[in-house]
Amino acid sequence: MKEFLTIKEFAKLSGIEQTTLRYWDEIGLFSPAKRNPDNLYRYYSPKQIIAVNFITVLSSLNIPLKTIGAIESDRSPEKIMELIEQQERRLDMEMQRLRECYSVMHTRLELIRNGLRLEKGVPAGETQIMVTTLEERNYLLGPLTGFTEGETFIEPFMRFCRQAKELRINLSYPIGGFHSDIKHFYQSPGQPERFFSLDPTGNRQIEQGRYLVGYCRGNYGEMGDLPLRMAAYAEEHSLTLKGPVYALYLHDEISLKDVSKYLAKVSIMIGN
Amino acid sequence: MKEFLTIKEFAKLSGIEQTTLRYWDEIGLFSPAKRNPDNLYRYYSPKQIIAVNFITVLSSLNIPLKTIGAIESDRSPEKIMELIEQQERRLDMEMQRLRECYSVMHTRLELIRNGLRLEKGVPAGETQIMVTTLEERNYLLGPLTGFTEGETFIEPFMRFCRQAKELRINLSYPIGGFHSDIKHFYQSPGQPERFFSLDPTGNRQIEQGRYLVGYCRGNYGEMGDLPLRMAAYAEEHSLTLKGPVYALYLHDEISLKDVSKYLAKVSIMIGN
DNA sequence: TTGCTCCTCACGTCACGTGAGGTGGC
DNA sequence: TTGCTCCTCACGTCACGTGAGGTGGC
Repeated sequence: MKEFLTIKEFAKLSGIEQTTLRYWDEIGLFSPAKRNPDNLYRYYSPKQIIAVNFITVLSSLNIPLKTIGAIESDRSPEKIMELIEQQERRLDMEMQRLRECYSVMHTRLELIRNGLRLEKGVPAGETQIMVTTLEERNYLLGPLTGFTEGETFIEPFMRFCRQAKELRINLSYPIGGFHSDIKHFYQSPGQPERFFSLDPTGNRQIEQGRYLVGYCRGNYGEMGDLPLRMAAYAEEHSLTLKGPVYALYLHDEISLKDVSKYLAKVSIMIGN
Repeated sequence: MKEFLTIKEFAKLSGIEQTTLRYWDEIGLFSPAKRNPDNLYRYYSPKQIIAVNFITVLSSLNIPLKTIGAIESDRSPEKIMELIEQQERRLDMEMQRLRECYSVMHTRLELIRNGLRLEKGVPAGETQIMVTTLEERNYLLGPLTGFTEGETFIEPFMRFCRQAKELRINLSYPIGGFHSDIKHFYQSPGQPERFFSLDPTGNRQIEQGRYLVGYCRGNYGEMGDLPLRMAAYAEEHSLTLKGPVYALYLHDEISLKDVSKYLAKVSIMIGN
């Protein structure tokens, strides 16, 4: 075993890239045991593998090199413990964030897939109506939209977005329109009383059960004759409808550029 | 509601920082609806909140802006589905990595705390011996170290580090020395037959049970008179020792700068 | 002499944040 | 006139990776 190794040799033994070793040297985190003053060649001692280990272990825990460098010269079990515990708390938050990403992805994927399954049944401008069973599903209900005469959906939606931050509503989940009963939906289908977020950690539930479900294409709030046709369908099949109306967009600006092709799904529970 | 908003107004309504809006404009991801050709002021339309939503939702899933920009002009449910599914796989890997970080942190913290509890009992150069119960614990066993005459621990350790990558051993876990029986430990306490990693997903186990445990301070492989004193203790208390010997460092280069103060813990099971 | 190793800049990455210095609108 | 808003550079962040261009050792 040689007393000194070139950067190439030390890189191979330690598994650290030459560029990384040079960078660590540059920022003063870890320098070679010796340097040739003439050509500035770096020479490392095999023992330095221990110092490298200190850096790589902490760095693998996502601790910034600056912090590692700061604690290096006077480490102690107590300080390292505190550092790791602090890092653990950061990690907890990061994990929480990733789990929420995951949840958003699943919710979005489910709606998009649902929409693709119906795709051919709902050409642009057309509607489709059916009776189906919906599973239980959580959501978060927002405040009253306060739609006023002549407002397009944009203004109430922006109000909702601003309030969402204070209410801790994650806007990455699909946002739907909520009508407290079917009369309100029939009267102003494009102007829900509230918005809701399809957040699976929400405190409210869409009950499991049989629902009258209508699909239609169009921009937000453009339901066309869907309410009329749903009413007709219900009458024809002698369906009693109860509870709130949920209007969700399976395909929205996330999956489509053309606003006129957004795919809405309106659900109302069927009474006994 | 105005037809056009200044950047300040739009930033407030959308919740996106002005600097971010300028950056998105600069990289061609999202530009204002209109610009004043004289002073280059940016003017946004309230409707653009929908385009912003497309970006923030995907960006919140850690999808790079470049990718978002590339898919923007011809989104489709199928493409977005594929993008999200791909992102989901990346997320899975990231979560796996974070879970491993977590596991490394816990293992490290446990050893450091164990060491701190004994601190005062083991001054530099001294040893301490006791009988205690150890919990079951998993580990990964490495290949034979192949210590040769006159080698310090450094060379075999470096061989182990290099092999670790191929063997998929995570070197961030604490690494210990393994002797297949007590005779080997008595003969060459500083030269274990193998190294092991205290990886909780490892396929081997330190059995739960009563152990003779010795602590001492010093650099890797410097056990001093610990083997002799452990042998004497065992004889004095009529203890039968069996199975492999595990030498772990509770305080090592991670928590101490001074190599002569590393704190070793040697454990051997007590037979019936 | 030739090929290999080593060196030092300098620039790129990613999504902005932070001034500096200057202009336009009420 | 004054304060506010908007603009465009330019530089910093973090931990390197990637050349370019030049030198030293066998």
